[in-house]
Amino acid sequence: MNKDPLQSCTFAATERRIDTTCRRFPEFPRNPAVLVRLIKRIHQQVHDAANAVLRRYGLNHTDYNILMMIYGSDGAGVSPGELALAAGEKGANLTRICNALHDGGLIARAPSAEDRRKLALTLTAQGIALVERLLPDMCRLLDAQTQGLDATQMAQAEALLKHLLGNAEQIATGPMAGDAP
Amino acid sequence: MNKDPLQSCTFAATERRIDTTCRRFPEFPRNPAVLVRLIKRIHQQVHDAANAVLRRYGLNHTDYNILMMIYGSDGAGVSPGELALAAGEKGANLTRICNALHDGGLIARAPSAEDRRKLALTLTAQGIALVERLLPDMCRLLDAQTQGLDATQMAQAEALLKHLLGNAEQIATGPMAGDAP
DNA sequence: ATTATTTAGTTCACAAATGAATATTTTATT
DNA sequence: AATAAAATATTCATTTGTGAACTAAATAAT
Repeated sequence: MNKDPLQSCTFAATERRIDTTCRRFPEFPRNPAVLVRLIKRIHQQVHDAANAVLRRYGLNHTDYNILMMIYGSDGAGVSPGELALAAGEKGANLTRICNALHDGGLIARAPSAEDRRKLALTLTAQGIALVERLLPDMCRLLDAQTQGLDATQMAQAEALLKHLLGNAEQIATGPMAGDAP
Repeated sequence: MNKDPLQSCTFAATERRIDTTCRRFPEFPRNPAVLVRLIKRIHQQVHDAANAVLRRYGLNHTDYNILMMIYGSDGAGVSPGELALAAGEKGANLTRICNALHDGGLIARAPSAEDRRKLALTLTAQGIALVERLLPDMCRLLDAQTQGLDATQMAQAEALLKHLLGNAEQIATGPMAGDAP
């Protein structure tokens, strides 16, 4: 019956550990560390919850993300590369997932007309039907996950997270990205 | 030379797909979906960047998280269960990771005195040395990942993310958590 | 006390994800 | 036009992560 999710979460212990770390190693940046750990924890919980829901439909969260990316692309189909980028998966993993979705009759692969290196992935009728059958459940889940945030907070969160993503992508292509002898 | 990380990110395509989805399936909640996908993308990028840095030290991001949890716990040691919760990993995975860290001479395991079911994990001298050797690099990374956010924004982000985590944890223990016949 | 229930950790079989190497096609360079 | 470079997707070996079944210890219930 805890009505205040702000206080009920299990993050306090982690926060204490970060504070202790700051005392042992003063340069350790508390706030960035807190944000990164929050992101990780939320991601894990969201992933688990989605898996629990989607299992009923024979899918997992990754499958769902891929299907939804295709569902959200008008007509012409999406290439594995675009999907990998959009879904935050590596190419090799995408091949595996798409193999499974294809074997399950949910997606179709066609070689792309303009660029024969690319594939155009589309949903089959069966794929569309499955997506629209599970979407009500997933909508409920998404709403529950963001319950208690008003429009302003939602917009704030979106802006802040986009900033973080921008930073992260800059790092990935920037000077910190490996390669010191 | 893109000075505005807000606009340089590759998220626009995903956002367009979400909008398309909303047109095809009007109940689909745009803002929650955006937030969840942002979280996933950020997590993935953060994870990759950390892995790139930590590889030089023979570790990966998960190992690092575990070591840091122990590093941040005053003295008495942490149990695998606490770590699993704090690090967002499942128990089975923790056993494997701790085996590796133990084999590498970085952590020590001792049966807990009060409760003989529990283990108390501590860092060895070697583990502490490694942590303090890699921390400067990781501090730089954390700062880069949150660059451009002032204290207010950082606090806002923290509050909003804690809210989301609270929601997610409530779902995990709540009515949506599986088990319909 | 004795028996159940819960909690902590591990094991094991399997699923999911990754890095590195490869084949093929496109684009740039000469 | 011929060749070099970059991009797309796949394969394969390995690492990383998970659910379910299991053991042992603590706690609750009878």
